[in-house]
Amino acid sequence: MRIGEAAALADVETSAIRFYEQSGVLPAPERTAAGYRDYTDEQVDLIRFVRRNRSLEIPLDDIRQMVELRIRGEAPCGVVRKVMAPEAAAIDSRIRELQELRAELKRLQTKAAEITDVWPEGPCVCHLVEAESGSKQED
Amino acid sequence: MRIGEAAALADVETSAIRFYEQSGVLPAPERTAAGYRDYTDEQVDLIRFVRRNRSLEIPLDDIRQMVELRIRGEAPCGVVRKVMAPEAAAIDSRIRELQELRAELKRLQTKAAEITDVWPEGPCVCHLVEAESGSKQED
DNA sequence: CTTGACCTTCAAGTAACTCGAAGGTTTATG
DNA sequence: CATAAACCTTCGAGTTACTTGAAGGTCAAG
Repeated sequence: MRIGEAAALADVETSAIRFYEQSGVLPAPERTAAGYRDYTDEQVDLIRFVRRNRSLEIPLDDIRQMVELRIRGEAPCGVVRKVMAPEAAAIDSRIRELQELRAELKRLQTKAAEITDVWPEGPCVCHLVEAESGSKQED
Repeated sequence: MRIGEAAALADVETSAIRFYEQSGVLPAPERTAAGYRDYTDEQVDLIRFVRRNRSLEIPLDDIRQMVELRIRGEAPCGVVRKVMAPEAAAIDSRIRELQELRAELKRLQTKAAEITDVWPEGPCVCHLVEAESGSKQED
């Protein structure tokens, strides 16, 4: 199949696929007589594999190593363990971070709603952010 | 105070402060005789304001507008509301995304632990990712 | 008076893509 | 068969939010 279909199946943009290939994360596929990239189902799986890892915010450099090993059929345990553990920790802390942000946002929204309630045209959300930003030295 | 202290207080890197100034998000501070940037406490608050907004993943372009209004003391309600509402939605969906990722990661880690349990030197985490990536057409 | 920590500017690099230009191919339709 | 729309190609540049490095100025301590 051509790149458009592959992209649709793997849920990435065609430009991203070309970028992955160009940066050595994905192997170059066969080409049709006309020079179009021609992907097999397996290769679509590989693209999906990359996309899935990316959605875990694993850097392309790490994914490249995993893809290489996966293609060679070698046991990637070592690399994957080395790569996976720190990534896991990183993602966990990232999530904790974002959860705090969500809590903060919730507070902001609540306050904003209250204020909008009291002064429909009145003093604004910006003061909330200022308050948040100014008052939390111990952040 | 000089940029180093300001950066420490606002919990950002000095290079980021210079970058914010250069890209028009922060106003240029006074300079000492020697040409060093000289920040007041208020300006540190402003830096903290920016950092705080950034930590909510609000783009600098939006922050710039809020900062401008904040400095002029104008009622930023319109802008802030326009900026805040979509940002809030974006952050919410980003968090939902990441929570899914966390769930996925948890599953991966659990499986990885199980496998490592059974074969301490054995087949690896990579197959998990492959399994995850290959089996979820309906993702 | 020199060492080291801090500051300056400017240019270039980074990640992970996206976008646009200029052009070739394939497919559907009249 | 013509031709227009939709798809593909490469290449280079742009994006965001910074960081890093080079080359050099300044200031406090020993």
